[in-house]
Amino acid sequence: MPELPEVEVTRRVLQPHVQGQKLLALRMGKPLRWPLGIHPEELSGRRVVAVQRRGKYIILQLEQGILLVHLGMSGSLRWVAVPTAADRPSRQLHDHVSWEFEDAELVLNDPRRFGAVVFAPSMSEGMATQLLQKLGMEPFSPEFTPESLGQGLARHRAPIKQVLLAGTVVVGVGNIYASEVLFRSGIHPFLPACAVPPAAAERLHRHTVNVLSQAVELGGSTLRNFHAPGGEAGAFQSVTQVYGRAGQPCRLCGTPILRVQQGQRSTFFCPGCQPAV
DNA sequence: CTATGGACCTGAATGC
DNA sequence: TGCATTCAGGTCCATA
Repeated sequence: MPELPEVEVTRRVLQPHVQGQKLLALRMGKPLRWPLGIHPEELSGRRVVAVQRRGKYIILQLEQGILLVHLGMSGSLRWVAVPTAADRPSRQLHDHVSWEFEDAELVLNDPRRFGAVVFAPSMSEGMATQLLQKLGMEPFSPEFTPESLGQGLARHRAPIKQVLLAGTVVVGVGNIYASEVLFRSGIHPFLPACAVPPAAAERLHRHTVNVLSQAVELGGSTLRNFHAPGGEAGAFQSVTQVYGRAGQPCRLCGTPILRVQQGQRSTFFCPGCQPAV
């Protein structure tokens, strides 16, 4: 599920609640992606000083150390106020991690358990380094330009769709937004990344930023599991041009939208608006 | 180095 | 109704 917009929406909603709060307890249930040697008792008492994001990771910056939280395919974070100790928040199926604060609780719910929580002494130590340093450019950062995108694409012969998904050039574009961005850029998903001409790379850059921004403003996409920490669903899924629209007419040219497989993932595109090279 | 397929896990939807 | 198959927002890892 969560691609960059969903993670960013989660971060924005969470930040004012969590920042400055003292962590009283961290509870971990069923193992997630990695059975990490987090020692919850060592973290209690530390305050959260910031809530950041890198790619699809939410970063809870503690007074000492950081926690990386990844939502995997089906994860979401829930912020639950706890009025009194007696009135405990209701547990739900697939709640696997919880952070208890003074008057509220943060809960990670993740049915498929592809998500992860990782502790590291800092951004550049331990497992966090390994996970973060291989990530591509942040799409909302100044380093992401038509030129730097073009240079990144030049290193890959794989189809542009798969290169976008891989996150080694630019992060945050997942399966929904990759199809949407390519449609808006008029680029065929099978075109080798290194064969994207400069003019197309410029459109790709512009629409990557535009689509992701619009999705953040709409609260992300809710296909099934995703909700912001307060329970709000996203609305981007109702404005997709191609994703999930196989067989339906293109909103621009009327050609039926195609669905194909690329690297075990579905890709949606309009053969009329995204002609083969 | 890049590219590719399998693995991880659960639930919902579809088909016979 | 029951059971098997397919699909779903990600990304790590082993293998070419």
